[in-house]
Amino acid sequence: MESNAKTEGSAGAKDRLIEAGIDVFGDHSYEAATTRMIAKKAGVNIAAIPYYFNGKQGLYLSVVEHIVEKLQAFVQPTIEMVGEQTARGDLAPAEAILLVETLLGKMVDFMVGAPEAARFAQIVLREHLHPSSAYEIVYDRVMCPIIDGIAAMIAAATGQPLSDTMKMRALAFMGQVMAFRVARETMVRAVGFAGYSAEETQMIRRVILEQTRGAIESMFRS
Amino acid sequence: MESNAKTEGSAGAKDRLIEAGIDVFGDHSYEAATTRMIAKKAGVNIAAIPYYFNGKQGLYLSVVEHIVEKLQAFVQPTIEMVGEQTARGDLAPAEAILLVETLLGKMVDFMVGAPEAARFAQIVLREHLHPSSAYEIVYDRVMCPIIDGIAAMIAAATGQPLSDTMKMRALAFMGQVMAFRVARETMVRAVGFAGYSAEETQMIRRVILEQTRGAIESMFRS
DNA sequence: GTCTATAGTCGGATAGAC
DNA sequence: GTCTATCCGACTATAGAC
Repeated sequence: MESNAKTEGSAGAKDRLIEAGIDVFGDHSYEAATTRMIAKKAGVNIAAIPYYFNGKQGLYLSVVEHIVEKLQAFVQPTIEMVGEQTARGDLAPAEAILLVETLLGKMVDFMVGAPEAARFAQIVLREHLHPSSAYEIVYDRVMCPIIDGIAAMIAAATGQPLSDTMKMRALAFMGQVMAFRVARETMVRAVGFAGYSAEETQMIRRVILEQTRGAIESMFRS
Repeated sequence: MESNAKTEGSAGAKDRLIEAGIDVFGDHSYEAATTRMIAKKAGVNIAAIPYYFNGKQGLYLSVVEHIVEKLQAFVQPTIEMVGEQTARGDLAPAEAILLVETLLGKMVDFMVGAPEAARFAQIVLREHLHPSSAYEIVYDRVMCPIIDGIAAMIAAATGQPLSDTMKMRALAFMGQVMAFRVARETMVRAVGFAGYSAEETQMIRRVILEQTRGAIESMFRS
């Protein structure tokens, strides 16, 4: 909107600050991150932060919003597909299980496989452990839709009603994915992973989907 | 050892600093926590931190060691039982599944149910996301024994060899527990939990153990 | 719009009295 | 062992030149 691209190397001071913010707020906490670090990494003057974002906190909020938009864009199509299938009501268990696997598979691809994963995950996970005012955005636009989507699919797959228990099951399934993000260093040491290459991501994906399928299937066998 | 209990209110400045350190390093990050906050919460002079612990970092290391000792004391008996059963080699699948459930159940009790859980978990989880020199202690004395223990039990339960895949499965199972710690705020919003009462902990425990059992059983059905 | 300079606060650590 | 006083560096934010 208010772009100018005045000199040459400038690709937008605002955007550069947000990109740098993702890294610095991720590597340190909100409190420990300094505007100096961010400005330096962005190649921008410190005074640009109060100027564009009304200070450190404004920048942080913009960073979280930016991340949430990316995450939402990534899962939105699948969530919508799930919503449509659920609305129709004639969802066979086998299809429902496949949809759960699609959704969890996407989560694995993103949280473990995507190169941006580490950068985004640090901030999102911290926002879970220490909710700030930005947590609202994360919950409403990412966590809630995913949990509800998975819970609805589990309900459809097992023929049981959509209850709080289903949401708990959904969170537990998501926890399997989260573990590999949180405990990356543990995986590196325990099984000698180099840091989640394409093959390693594929192995993780297979393990998680197998276990999830087993868990769901056992629910309607009993 | 060098105790004196000089005046009256003093229950050991060192211990008070470690207790306060658990809270303050947990609520903020290592970087964002300040020695002033910790000293104030401990009711001790700031100068006591360099005096007893050689500065902020020394105190942090002592805090992590303290936490690891508590965690280790909590899981050690079960880990040893698992080790003995595995060594004997004549472990029936059903028994192995029960041992996995015992171990995971203990993790739920501690990470979700125990009052100290939140305090400890913040620091341990952060040490996973941002390994510092203290991570070594956490891995060697807590993570590695638990993962190896669960992996050995899954192997015994399914009759498959103990491989890296088994360790990945173990981590995924642990992730289910972790999810409820990390995403506590999400659970509060999504299913209206108040904050993990005894009944809520029990529900979580049931969901996780059911799903884990289902996942393991599906492994030797195929 | 982008910079320098600086104000005002707070960080960890130390010196030295008691 | 415990305190006060203090050093020195780093923090965010602002004022004002360009």
